[in-house]
Amino acid sequence: MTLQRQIILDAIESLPGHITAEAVYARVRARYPQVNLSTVYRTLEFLEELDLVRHTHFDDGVARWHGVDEQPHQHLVCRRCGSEQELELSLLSPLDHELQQRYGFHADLAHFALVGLCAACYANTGAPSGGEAAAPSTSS
Amino acid sequence: MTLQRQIILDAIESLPGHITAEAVYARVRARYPQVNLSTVYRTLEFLEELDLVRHTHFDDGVARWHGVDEQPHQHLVCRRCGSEQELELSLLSPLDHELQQRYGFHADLAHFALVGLCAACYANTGAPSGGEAAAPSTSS
DNA sequence: TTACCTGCAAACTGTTTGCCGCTGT
DNA sequence: ACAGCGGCAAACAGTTTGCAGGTAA
Repeated sequence: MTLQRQIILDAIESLPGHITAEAVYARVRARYPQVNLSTVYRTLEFLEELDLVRHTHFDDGVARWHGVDEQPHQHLVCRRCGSEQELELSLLSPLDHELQQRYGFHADLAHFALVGLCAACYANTGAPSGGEAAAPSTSS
Repeated sequence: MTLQRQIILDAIESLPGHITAEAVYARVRARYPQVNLSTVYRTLEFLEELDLVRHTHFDDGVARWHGVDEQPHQHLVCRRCGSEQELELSLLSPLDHELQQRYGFHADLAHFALVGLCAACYANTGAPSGGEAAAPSTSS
C-alpha cells in the first residue's frame, strides 16, 4: 500500500457518495499534482481486487466509485430529466433471494443503476417535467 | 423511412437475440456494402425514438440492440466466467410494481444486464469454474 | 427550392497499455 | 540487483459530429 494508493483510497472514502475516476483524479491532484490519471485507474482496479472499493455504472456509461463501507444501495435514474434518487435496499433483497434460489446466481444488484422514467416525467410523457433536478444527461 | 433504415430495422428484427451496433453494421454491409457505420448509429437512435428498437447495456459496456416485439427479459451475466443466462421476467415484475407504488418510478429493468457470480463460480470462489461458457469478458 | 438523409473523415470520451525510470528491499 | 510502482504518452474501442453532396417532394 503505497502513498498514492492511500491517497486515492482516502479520496474515495472521504466522500459519502459515488465519484467518477476523473473526479477522484481531480480531488487527488488538488493536493498532490504529480499523481497521474493512469495511476488512479490502476489503483482503483487494485483497490477493487482488495475489496476496498467498488464501482457502479450509471446511465451515462461512466463508472462511479465508492468505498465498501458505504451502505449498499441502488439508484433510480430518470432517463428524461436525469434526476436521481436513492433506493431502499429492502426492495431489492427479495429479487436477490429469488435469483439465488432459482438460479444459484449471486447478483451484484448495485453494479448498474436502474433506468426509467420518474413520476413527474412519466406523468407528462413527451416533455420533461418541471423537475429539472440534474443536468439533462446524455440519454445513455 | 428510407431504404437503409428499413434494411437496418430488418437486420435487427430478423434476429431473435441482441446485437451490437457493430454487428448490425456487419450484417447490413454483407449485402449492402455502401451503408456506413455512422448511418447505423444514427438510424438506431432514430428507430429507438420511434419505439421500434431498444438497447440494453451488458457488462462490457457495449450496447446491444433488439426489436421491441422481442419478449422483454433480462440477463444474468457472470462476472468471472462470462456466462450468460436469460431471466424469467416474472422475477422482475414484483420489483417493478414496488418501484411504481413507492416511487412512481417506471423502470426499464431490461436496460442493464444483471451482473454477479453464477452458481459454479460462486461455489469455488477464486478460480473460474469448469463452465467457461463464454469468453472471459473484460471484468467491467 | 427545400428539407432531410447519407457517406466520409475526423473528433471525442473514458479507459487501457507499453515503456522506462525510480524506489525501497 | 531485484521487483514492483508510478509517470508519461500513445493507443484503443465505441460512439458522435461537421460537412458536403445527393435525393425526393
